[in-house]
Amino acid sequence: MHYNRIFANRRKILTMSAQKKTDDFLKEYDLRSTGCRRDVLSLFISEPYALSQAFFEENLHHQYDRVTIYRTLKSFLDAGFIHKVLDDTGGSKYALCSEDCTREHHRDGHVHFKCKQCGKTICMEKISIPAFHFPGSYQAEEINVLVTGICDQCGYESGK
Amino acid sequence: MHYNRIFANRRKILTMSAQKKTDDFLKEYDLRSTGCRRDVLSLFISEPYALSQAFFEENLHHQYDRVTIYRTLKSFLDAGFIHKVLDDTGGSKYALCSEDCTREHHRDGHVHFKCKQCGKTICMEKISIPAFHFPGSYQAEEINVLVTGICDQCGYESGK
DNA sequence: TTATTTTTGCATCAATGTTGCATAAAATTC
DNA sequence: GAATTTTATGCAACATTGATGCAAAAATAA
Repeated sequence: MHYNRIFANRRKILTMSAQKKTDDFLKEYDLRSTGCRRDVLSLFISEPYALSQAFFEENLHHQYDRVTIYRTLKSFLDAGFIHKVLDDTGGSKYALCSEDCTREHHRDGHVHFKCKQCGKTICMEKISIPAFHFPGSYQAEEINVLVTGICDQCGYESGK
Repeated sequence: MHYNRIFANRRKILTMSAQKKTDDFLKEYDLRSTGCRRDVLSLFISEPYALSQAFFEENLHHQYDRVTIYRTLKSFLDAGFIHKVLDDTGGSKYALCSEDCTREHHRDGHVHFKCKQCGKTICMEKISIPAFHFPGSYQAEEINVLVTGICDQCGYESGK
C-alpha cells in the first residue's frame, strides 16, 4: 500500500499514532526519520494549506535552523511527496501532494487560491486545471494556476 | 485615443519616434518622463517577454540604481499598464498589459509560458484563461497561469 | 557497540524586496 | 527663462530568501 495513497486522504492517516505515521512515511521515501522532518511533516498533515518556510520556522518556535528547514523542504520535494506552490509575493509555498506525483512531474492538477486578506493559500482539490493546447513545438510540462481573491471564510466574515 | 490600445499592438507604436512615444505614453499615465522610465518602457516595447528586474539592470548597464528600477516598475504597476507575472523560481517578472487593465484588476487573461531551457517567459496572448467556478463565497480577483516546459524555439533547436 | 552515512547548525554569501533621507531633476508658476 | 514646487533618484541600510561548505551530531547499518 502506497503511503502516497494514504496521504490522498488526510483523515485516514490522522488516525495513526503521530510518531509512527511520520516515521513510516519518511522511511517509505528513503528519508531518515529526524526530529525536524517529523515535525515539518506533522505540520503538513495538520494544516490543509500550502505552507511557507517562514510558517515552519515560526510554528516550530525556531527550534531548528532555517537552513535545516530549507533542506528538509528540499528533501521532501526531491522525494516527491510535496510540491511547490507559487505565491504572488515572490516567495514559495509547499503543499502535500494529494495524488501520485513522480519526482520530476508534479502535475498536482488543481488550482490554488490565495486569500488577500488572511494570506492563506488553499489547495482547491475539487477544481482541476483544464487542458491547454499550445501551438507548434511548445512542450508543456507543469501548469500552475494561482487565483488571488477573498476566501470563503474571510468573505463570509466581512460580508456581514 | 487610448495609449493602452496603441500598446495592444506593438508594431504600431514602434513606428513612432522613440523619444516621443515613451514621453507621451508616460504623461498619459501621469508619470513624469525620466530617463529611467523611458529606458525601461522602451525595453518593454522591444522585448516581447515578461522581464525581470535583473534584466533591466543588466540591459541598462547598471546605469540606474537597482532601487530606481524597482521603483520604476512599481510606478508602472500602480499606473496599471504592466502586470506582474509569476515565476517558478520565486522572483517576479513584469509584462506590458495588452488589454485595458484597471489599476486594481489585472485579468490579463492569458497564459504565461516559461521555458526551462532559455528561461524566457512568453505571454501566450492567444491562449486565454478559462473561467473557473469557485464554491461558496470565494471571490476570485486575479488568475495567473504559469506553464513551464520547453518553448517553440528551444524545442525546435534541440528536437532534431 | 562500533563504524558508516546522512543530517544538522553555523558561517557565509548572493539576490531581492523595502524604506528613509538628502540631493537632483522635472514640471509648474511667475 | 528664472524661481518655486513637486517628484524622482541615489545611497545607506535592513529583512527575507535561496544556497553552499564544513565540522559536529545524530541516525542507521554492521
